Amino acid sequence: MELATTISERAKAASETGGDPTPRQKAVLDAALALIVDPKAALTMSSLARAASCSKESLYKWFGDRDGLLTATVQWQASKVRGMPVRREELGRQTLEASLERFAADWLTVLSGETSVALNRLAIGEAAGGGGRNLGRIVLENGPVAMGRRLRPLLELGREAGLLAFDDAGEAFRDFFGLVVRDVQIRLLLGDRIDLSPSDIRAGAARAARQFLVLYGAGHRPDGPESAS
Amino acid sequence: MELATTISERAKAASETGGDPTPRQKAVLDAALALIVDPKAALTMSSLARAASCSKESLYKWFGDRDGLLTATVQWQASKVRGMPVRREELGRQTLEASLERFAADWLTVLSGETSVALNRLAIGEAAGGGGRNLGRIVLENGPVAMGRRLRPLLELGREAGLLAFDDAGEAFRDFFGLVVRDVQIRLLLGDRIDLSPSDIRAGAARAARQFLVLYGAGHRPDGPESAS
DNA sequence: CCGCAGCCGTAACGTACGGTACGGTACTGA
DNA sequence: TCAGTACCGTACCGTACGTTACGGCTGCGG
Repeated sequence: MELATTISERAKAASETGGDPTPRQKAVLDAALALIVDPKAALTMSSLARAASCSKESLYKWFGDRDGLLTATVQWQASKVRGMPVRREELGRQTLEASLERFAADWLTVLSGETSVALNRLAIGEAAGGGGRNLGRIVLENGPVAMGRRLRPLLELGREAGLLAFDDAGEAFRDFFGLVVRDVQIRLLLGDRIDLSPSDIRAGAARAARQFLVLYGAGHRPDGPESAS
Repeated sequence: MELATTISERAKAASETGGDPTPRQKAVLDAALALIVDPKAALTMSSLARAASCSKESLYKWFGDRDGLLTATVQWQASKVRGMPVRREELGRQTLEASLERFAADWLTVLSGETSVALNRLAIGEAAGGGGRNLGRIVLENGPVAMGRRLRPLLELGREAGLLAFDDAGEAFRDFFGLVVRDVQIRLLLGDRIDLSPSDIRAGAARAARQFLVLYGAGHRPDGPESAS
């Protein structure tokens, strides 16, 4: 009973933070991100308190426990990445391909950033310890799922305009995911050194968009539909 | 000086294990795999000694230190997965697609196995701590890189037979990677529950093979080459 | 039979880290 | 002036874990 009460209180504290982080708390979360990204620094409560010039007592008051801190950090980072919706310009095949390409380029840029790599590593490490962790779910929600939600309107517009042909938008998005990300993310997570210059990102995004249109473009080849028998 | 000597001795011990693991050591490594896979058990030297009914002293004698143990475990698992080369049957478009599909299905099966997920999580967690870790490199070498090496002959054969058209086999393989894996691996690593029944694997493999042939098939659409621009 | 090498089981040590407690300080409102 | 609040800095506690050390058991060559 007493234990349950404690957990409940901690959850309340954590959710309270999720509601609106104080500027001071934002600074602390930025310091936490810096520690997570730094390869030769580990994110411990003591190191964070030292780096952010705050007391551990405040950390526990604000975030409940270490898990609440990590959750708040991931959500804080996610809140900084959001935005950049697809503009609803009139859609031709050129603008559709350009939109897909820009989307893929933005995605690859975020994905290959050291912050994204570090947070994904952290969430994966947490997911290793079986219990009911939510870090992985949060990263998942703000990673692939959010990307899917943002791409879907563009796909739907393309289909309404007769430029794309697909039954399930989710399946189409997952194919786009594969064409864009390929083995880049897993290699980065495993520590492979990849340069990925801006020109590489542009080239990869253009290739992915072109391939996606080959697979899903409706008017691309007017000599007849696939008719896979 | 003394420190360097110690590290050297440990490296020697670890490499000695890499050379030929004793049957007893193989059993220990299997126990280590079981512990890694078990979500509610952590792989500590004590728990492994208890699970494998051996002394910690023996663990340190055989594997040097914890890192050597993890390395030996990953290599042991990798040695169990190898094999299954592509058969060099006469290649038609049907057999090529069937080979690609079988390859993709095998790959998805291994990839979604709990052992693969657990080992990838372990290596990613180790890669988080910056230093010169080699676990990530080993997993990378026995994962995507090994798959690429095994798929490359099939792609080359397809090209020689006039069935495939590509310049860089590596690029073609990475596209195949994306089409096969899509977001499955990252979702599994982040703890998302995915059923992935055998029929799902078959369907996904068939889809990936078909899409790959759409992108890279040479004789698939005889009404003219791509001639981009 | 003796010594010894290999191994098991367990105790012990040092350290790192999550979490808590306490004193000290600055600010606010009565 | 004084209580209250929020916070910093630090010392402290309990535990987990990597690593080492030691006692006891078995099998084998001399």
